[in-house]
Amino acid sequence: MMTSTPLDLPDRPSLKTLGPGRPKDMKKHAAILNAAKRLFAQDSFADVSMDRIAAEAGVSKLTIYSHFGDKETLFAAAVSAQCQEMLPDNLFHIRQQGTLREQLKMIACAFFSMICAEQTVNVHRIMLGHGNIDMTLKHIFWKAGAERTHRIFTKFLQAWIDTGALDIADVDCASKQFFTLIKGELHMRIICGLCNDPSPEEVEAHLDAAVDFFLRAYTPRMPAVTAADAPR
Amino acid sequence: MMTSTPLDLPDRPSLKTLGPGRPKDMKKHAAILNAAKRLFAQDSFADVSMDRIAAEAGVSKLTIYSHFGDKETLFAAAVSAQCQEMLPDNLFHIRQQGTLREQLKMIACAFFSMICAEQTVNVHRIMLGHGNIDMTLKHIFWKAGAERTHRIFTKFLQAWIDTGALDIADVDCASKQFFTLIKGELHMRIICGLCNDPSPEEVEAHLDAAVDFFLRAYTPRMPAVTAADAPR
DNA sequence: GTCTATATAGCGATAGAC
DNA sequence: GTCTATCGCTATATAGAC
Repeated sequence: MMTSTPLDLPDRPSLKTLGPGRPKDMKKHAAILNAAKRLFAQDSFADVSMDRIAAEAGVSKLTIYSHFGDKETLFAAAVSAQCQEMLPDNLFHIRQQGTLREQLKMIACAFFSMICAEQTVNVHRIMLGHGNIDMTLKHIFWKAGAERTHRIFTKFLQAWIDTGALDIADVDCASKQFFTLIKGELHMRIICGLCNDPSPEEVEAHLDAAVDFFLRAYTPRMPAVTAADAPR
Repeated sequence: MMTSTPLDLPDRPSLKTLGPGRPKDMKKHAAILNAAKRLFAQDSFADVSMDRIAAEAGVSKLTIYSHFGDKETLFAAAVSAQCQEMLPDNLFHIRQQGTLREQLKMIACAFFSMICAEQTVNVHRIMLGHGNIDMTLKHIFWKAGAERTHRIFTKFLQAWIDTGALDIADVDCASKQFFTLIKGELHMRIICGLCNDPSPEEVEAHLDAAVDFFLRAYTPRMPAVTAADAPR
């Protein structure tokens, strides 16, 4: 089941209007996709019926089949769309001022609130849960999330290493460790559904501890630079 | 669905033989439970039919209903049994000799191979995926895994702190950070199914990096003790 | 292209013989 | 207590009218 879905991504409805016959209603296309995104995120693949999606989208079931072919294709399109929305491009376009610690804290906050957002948690559940998710989808998920974040953050770290404020031999490794720490046990509990709504104080303490930990490990033993050396 | 399953845990088949009538065949009971464990771990709740379990266990479907009542109860019993087997009690009964770094490395290795074992990964998938898993099961999972590990490790850390070899203010926090690091991005990729079989070299490098990181952060700036001060 | 109505199949759970 | 055979339900996917 669901192992050889030909995934046309990203979904390009506009191309279909070039085919013969009456053009399809793109509002209905979007309505179906949105309904599918909501429902598949909420429940699992098996627990969402095409009837529910049709009712949610306000169209008939056959319209869905006309637009998407079958259930697995619709699922792939919906999950893929969710992945694209998962990480806003400007996650790291924060104001680059303040000390290293302050900047790390800001990144930590932005990243943590992003991965705890309901739709992000749901995408995680889809990827982690079983059911034979198409490998293509998993790679889309990974590239959209972890890989992109990691790529940007390594540049950030390298800039600080160049100033001497950080003593890191393996930047890739340190980047992964940072985000691993930011997620931490708290994110695991949230993903598990064991902690639906952590208090702001708990989150604050968790993030501070992670940033502290990171800095303790990677700050030179004899600090040679001050915050004034920050890369602009 | 599956929210109010009365979970009788741990499963005590022996008690049922005390009831009136012919005693149930405990070999069949075990066969059913084993089949359910295997299949539910492999596929998701919805994708496993009672017919498959019956065929796998070599009994008829009604025998399953006779023993377990319904599908959800069987699922709960199977997952609960998996959780109990997840963490061997002697995970930390390692030879307490060697330097702090060597001991941490041994713990890291044991923990990592445990959480990467196939059945542990499958239990994670069950817990993290959606589908309305009974809260009772999630708590069993958490207590059997993270909580037990954490409790033991904090004692280990405290012993080293007392010798002065570690400079840790918040032991609970440090313990969580340690296991978070040991899991790391690699475990996430494994859980996701993006990395089914990491090379020993990759695992080795990952664990070494995690232990190094931990020690860099929590070793006193002016190391005042030697390995000879190790708690016995 | 979109709708209502339906074909086909598989599921969980049960009835009745032994 | 265990089996074979079956009920009742719901799902995906399709046929034919408009």
